Amino acid sequence: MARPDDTGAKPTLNDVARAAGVSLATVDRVLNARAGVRPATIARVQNAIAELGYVRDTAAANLARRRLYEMAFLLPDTDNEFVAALRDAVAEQATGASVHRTRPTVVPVAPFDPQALADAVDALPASLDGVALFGPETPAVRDAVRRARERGIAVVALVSDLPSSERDHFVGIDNVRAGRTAGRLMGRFTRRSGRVVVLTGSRLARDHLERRQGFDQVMAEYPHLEVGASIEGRDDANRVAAMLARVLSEGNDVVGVYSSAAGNAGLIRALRTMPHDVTVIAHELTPTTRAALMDGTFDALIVQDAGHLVRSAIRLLRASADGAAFDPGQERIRIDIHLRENVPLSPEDTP
Amino acid sequence: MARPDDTGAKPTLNDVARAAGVSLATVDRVLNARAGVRPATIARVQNAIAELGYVRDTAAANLARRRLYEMAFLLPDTDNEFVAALRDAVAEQATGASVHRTRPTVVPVAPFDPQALADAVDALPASLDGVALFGPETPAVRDAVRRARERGIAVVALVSDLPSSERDHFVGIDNVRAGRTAGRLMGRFTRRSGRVVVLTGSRLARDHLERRQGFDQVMAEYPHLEVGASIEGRDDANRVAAMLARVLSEGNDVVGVYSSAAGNAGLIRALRTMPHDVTVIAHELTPTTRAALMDGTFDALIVQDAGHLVRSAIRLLRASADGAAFDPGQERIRIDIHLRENVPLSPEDTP
DNA sequence: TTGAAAGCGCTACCAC
DNA sequence: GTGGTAGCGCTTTCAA
Repeated sequence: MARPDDTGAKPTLNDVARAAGVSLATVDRVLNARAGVRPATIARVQNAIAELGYVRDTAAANLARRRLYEMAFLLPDTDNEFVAALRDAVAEQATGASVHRTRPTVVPVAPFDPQALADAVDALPASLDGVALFGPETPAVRDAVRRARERGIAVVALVSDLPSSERDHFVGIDNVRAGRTAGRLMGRFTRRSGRVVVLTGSRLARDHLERRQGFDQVMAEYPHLEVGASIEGRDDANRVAAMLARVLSEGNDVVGVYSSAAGNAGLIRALRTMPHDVTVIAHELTPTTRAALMDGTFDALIVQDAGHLVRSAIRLLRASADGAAFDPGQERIRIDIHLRENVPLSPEDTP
Repeated sequence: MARPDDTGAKPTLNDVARAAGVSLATVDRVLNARAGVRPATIARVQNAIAELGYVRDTAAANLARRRLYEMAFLLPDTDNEFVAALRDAVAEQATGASVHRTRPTVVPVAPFDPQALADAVDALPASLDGVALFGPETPAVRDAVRRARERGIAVVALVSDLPSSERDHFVGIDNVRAGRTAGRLMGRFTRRSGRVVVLTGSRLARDHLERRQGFDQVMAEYPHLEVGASIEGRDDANRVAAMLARVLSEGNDVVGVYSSAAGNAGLIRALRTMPHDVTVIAHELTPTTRAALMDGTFDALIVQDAGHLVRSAIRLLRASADGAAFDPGQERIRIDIHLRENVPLSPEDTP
């Protein structure tokens, strides 16, 4: 739909005011949906806006308003390295807050505790522009999300979706596809037949379940590989090491390990005691997984870039707060595959 | 280094003027390095700027200046699908030019013709803020780049670096590592021993040479695979199909094909006549390669995201024009590996 | 060589 | 309900 005035100078609020035969102040009122304007006037102004193809200059508006976008990242309070990478990415974006007029802060929330998450959401000040949530969805969380949005706070789900909540966006990967990707690499990388061990964090976490599901879909195409029940490591390195040692000692036929969660330090420890021909696929790029990839302990990493996640969340929260559009192509989080050959050289997490 | 006034309101030009005991206009003069200010005054102002930790509000400056960033993308005038994806990405960014105050345009340049590229650079109007170049580096190009920068035009090299030119940035991937990545996938995906065929575009293109070099480094680790001389397809599907048909007919021992350039349509045609157990690794995500990946003709794609390349080039050109900082983590172009399982679902190039 | 003042496009306050 | 008007932080005439 070509506007009649694509010809050059884009229309300003002044143009709209003139066209509608009202004052600047009135145009501003209808533009910002403020009360106290007669319906007839509203219509006149909206007509003019449509006619002229007016689009508001956010930079000028933010300048006049001295606007500062305040947003909170509710992240589980664990020592999980991936979460640490998210925290670092938030901190990095907070630097130069004045430049972007955006101040993101991290709010730690008790991990694996939906009620704590819901409470944290309710405790958010209404002055906040947006919030990014990383946690499991329960009815309590869903209701808290609804209340937050009613208070005018934009909400995005981070890493793990809240599908039945009315969040504005989901920022993260499709975990079924991530699991499928891991499965494909496992199927093509392994040469011998035998057992494949799957490590998960918690059977309750939606993202872990989805990864397992996708992994199994693809593994079904490789009859030479037999996948056992998930080992629930709870992201705890010691627990992972102990449970895995037991499984590995049960026989010499383990040819692959799919580590779909955290706790990789324990996995690495257990593998040191093994003959080295086990194909290992893990998730996320952290100092631990990166070192394991580089020294050949791990064969591939399935990664969602923490910096990208955080930047995308911020852009989407800002767009939601402004009621503005966004670039879907830019906000699509990719499922990255990292081999030793293509892992980023100096990532944020190894300074 | 913590500034004394991290405490809240960031200093404005007015604060600087007051601190230096001069007028706003004078501060503006030294800030923008305009002539006609006494050295002593300059020093006073710069002191005040440093003291206060002043950082200019680009948004306000652009508003006052009614600034529009104009930038050109000099792209080879071919029907290469990857270049088409770049063109599309530029067009997409041009939409909403008024919102970003940035208008990128594509300037087609005769392909494989360094002199044409150099001439195109020289023909750029000095009013331009920046230019992104995709092409081979020769002395003529290098000199043209220098002249452009002397005329105040920021320059980034796109996809293929211009290492000995004084370009402001390189936006693209490390092609040696990209080749290594392809090599690793080839080595781990193939099961039988035999020959591996390498398809290249031109032996002159720096990026293709580097890919081949990286590929060979890794292939040396796989003694069961024997790599022959590159087939120079010149990105021409018919030529590729013909040359490849000849090679494939020479024996039944071809187990892999590494297509390091364009012309994949020809490769696909040639493969249709073959028994299907050839591992194929190609570059870039286009409608052709995507279809081949999805139907199993190709096994993996090594990709640099066109949207990311273009957005990054624009951000860097804008930063160079403003003399502003940028986020290195955001501008690092990743070497993406796409399998059928993790290829983006609805990319820009298949609408 | 320096300063005063009028804007850029928009918001917000205060009158009428 | 509606309109004037003084800014937001910066740039840019035009005078002095």
